[in-house]
Amino acid sequence: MSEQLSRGGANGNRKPSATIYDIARELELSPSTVSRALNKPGRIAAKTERRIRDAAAKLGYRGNPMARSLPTGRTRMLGLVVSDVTNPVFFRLVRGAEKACSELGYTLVLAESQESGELEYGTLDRLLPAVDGVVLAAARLEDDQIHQIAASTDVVLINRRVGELSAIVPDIDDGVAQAIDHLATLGHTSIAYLAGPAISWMSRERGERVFEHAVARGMIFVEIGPTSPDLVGGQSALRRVHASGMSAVLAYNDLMAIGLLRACRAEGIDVPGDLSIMGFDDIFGADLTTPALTTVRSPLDRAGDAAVRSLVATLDGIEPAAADPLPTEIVVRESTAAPH
Amino acid sequence: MSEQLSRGGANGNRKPSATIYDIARELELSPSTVSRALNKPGRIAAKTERRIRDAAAKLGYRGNPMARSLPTGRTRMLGLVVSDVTNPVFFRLVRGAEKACSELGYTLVLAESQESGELEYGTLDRLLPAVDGVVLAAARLEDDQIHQIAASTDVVLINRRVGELSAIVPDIDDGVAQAIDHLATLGHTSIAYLAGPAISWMSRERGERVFEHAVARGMIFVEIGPTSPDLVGGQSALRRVHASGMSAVLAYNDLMAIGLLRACRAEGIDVPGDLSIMGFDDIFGADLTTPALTTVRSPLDRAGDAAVRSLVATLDGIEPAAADPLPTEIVVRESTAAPH
DNA sequence: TTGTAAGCGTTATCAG
DNA sequence: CTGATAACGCTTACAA
Repeated sequence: MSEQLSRGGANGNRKPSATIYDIARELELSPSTVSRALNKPGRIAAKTERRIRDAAAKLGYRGNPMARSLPTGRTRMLGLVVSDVTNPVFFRLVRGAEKACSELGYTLVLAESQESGELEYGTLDRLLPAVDGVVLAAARLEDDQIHQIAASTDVVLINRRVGELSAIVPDIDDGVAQAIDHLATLGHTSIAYLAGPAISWMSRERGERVFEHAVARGMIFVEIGPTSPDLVGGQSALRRVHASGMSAVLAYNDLMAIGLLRACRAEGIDVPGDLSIMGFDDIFGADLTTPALTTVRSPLDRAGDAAVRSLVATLDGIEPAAADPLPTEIVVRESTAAPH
Repeated sequence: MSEQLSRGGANGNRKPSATIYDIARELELSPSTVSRALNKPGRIAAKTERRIRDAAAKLGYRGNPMARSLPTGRTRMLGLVVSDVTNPVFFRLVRGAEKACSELGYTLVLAESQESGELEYGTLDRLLPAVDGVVLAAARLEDDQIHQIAASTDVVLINRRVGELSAIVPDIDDGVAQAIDHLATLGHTSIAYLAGPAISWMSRERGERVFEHAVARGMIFVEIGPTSPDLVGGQSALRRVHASGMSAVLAYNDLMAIGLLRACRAEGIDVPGDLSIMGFDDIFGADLTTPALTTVRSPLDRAGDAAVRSLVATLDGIEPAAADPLPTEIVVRESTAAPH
């Protein structure tokens, strides 16, 4: 009997979990039969399969994902890369992706891409070799970096288009049309778009759509920014928004819109009396502000779900089904009103 | 030359990344030398090490985490299990854990434990064998289930104590003392605690602390609930809160407090005039409400960080350093005032 | 239907 | 300081 020496030197004395060898020995079968019985149901004598399954259950067999992934090259793990885990925009996205993964038998690994330089060493470097593919919701990565990632693993983008890479992009045109319509109907004739970071594809795209719809309506349009896509970005933009003389502003996202809202409050500017403010996304908290934020809702949860399903389909060698449109729509609350 | 057949049948024709064998061949060395050079720096001739590192860089060697984990039994992945990924309470927690993992060279896998039954098959079952340990912030799991998990992997709890398992629990006593003090100073003589789910250790703990401090102050105390720890839980509790006749209420968490706030607004109850409301945690959005929420801030980011560091220490066979106290404190905003 | 054996990329042990 | 060689747990031709 060889000494049972616990390798790894790590923690207490946990009994190593059962392997297919343990099952095989118990039943006097060969490991390969056990392996087959467990993951190719039906390709084996029904009775043998029963015995194997029973023994597996009895021994508490779990299966070692790492060992499995070595011969197959698949880990059944997917990465989700976001630029900032604390940004509420991503919550619904994460939820959608998580759920889809779970349903499809995959494990989701969440990573943050913060600064672009981090692509060299760090989280992403550790993540990439460990997953079968990644969903990228990282607005701050450069196109180059994305191509670089796509060179080593399968990729699905969210809220962004880069070359021919597959991407899930909600159809914002609808939502923007509704937004402009809403403002025009209220009587606004001028509008400002408060842009996010210059590198953000979605910020540019939203700006573009707003611009198109605004001029189609004969409205005055100006763009302000770029700014950081968060509360302080919105807050700091107030002076310029004010200086522009526009009666309504659409911010790149809700965080910025809320920041702007706060700044207005601090400065004694009445919203929506003096200024109508709208955001994008409808994040958690958008209905908690005073006034509650009117916004263009983005189906982030469905986007997360769709991205994962598309990725898994690709992994399985299936042409991903043409994604549904993922429409956006406005949610009218209290931060917009007729100008005076 | 054997046919280069792409295994896995998955995706396009990505070139398989370099292995230590490729490097060894290139340099006419043995794979073991390469392995040593790469992860035991110094234990090898400086010149050889140089050559190996250069070749590795040249070939774009990445290293295969799965292959590594097979002999070592360590995956350098940690799990973070939360009960609901969309609950804003967890954002700062996730951020703290993510950052610590990143710094320590680990990869964080996020999982949701939603219903307790899911422990049998599903996410957790897939997660556990793949990680070196887990951080559990899953208030809804039963003690039994946690013990079950702890039997197969290293565990650190957050905001909860179960047996002797290591746990990171902020010192709420301080925060609660401040909260009661604040209310007493304002002139409140009666207080309700709005409890979360009965299974939540933290909900009971907070209730207990509030109770103790309230009676110590000679205040009337009642407990209402249990309720679901979210907006609707708070909302639905209003009638009972109102019926209790208390002039102030402390909700188990901010989500519930905000729900209550909303319900008050809908019913025309003035906050803080008719009722003072406080929450716990200081989640994103707590300062966006009207009135802005007074709350007991919980250092969730530091808790996440501490949990990961403690876990990794245990994994490395080091006795985790006695954790700092992680004090809580109140953040006074607008939802509390003198009763009339 | 089942067994044999080779291999997946690393690390670790033991010689040289 | 470096090189064989044997694991690690599993999958998968190929044989029986």
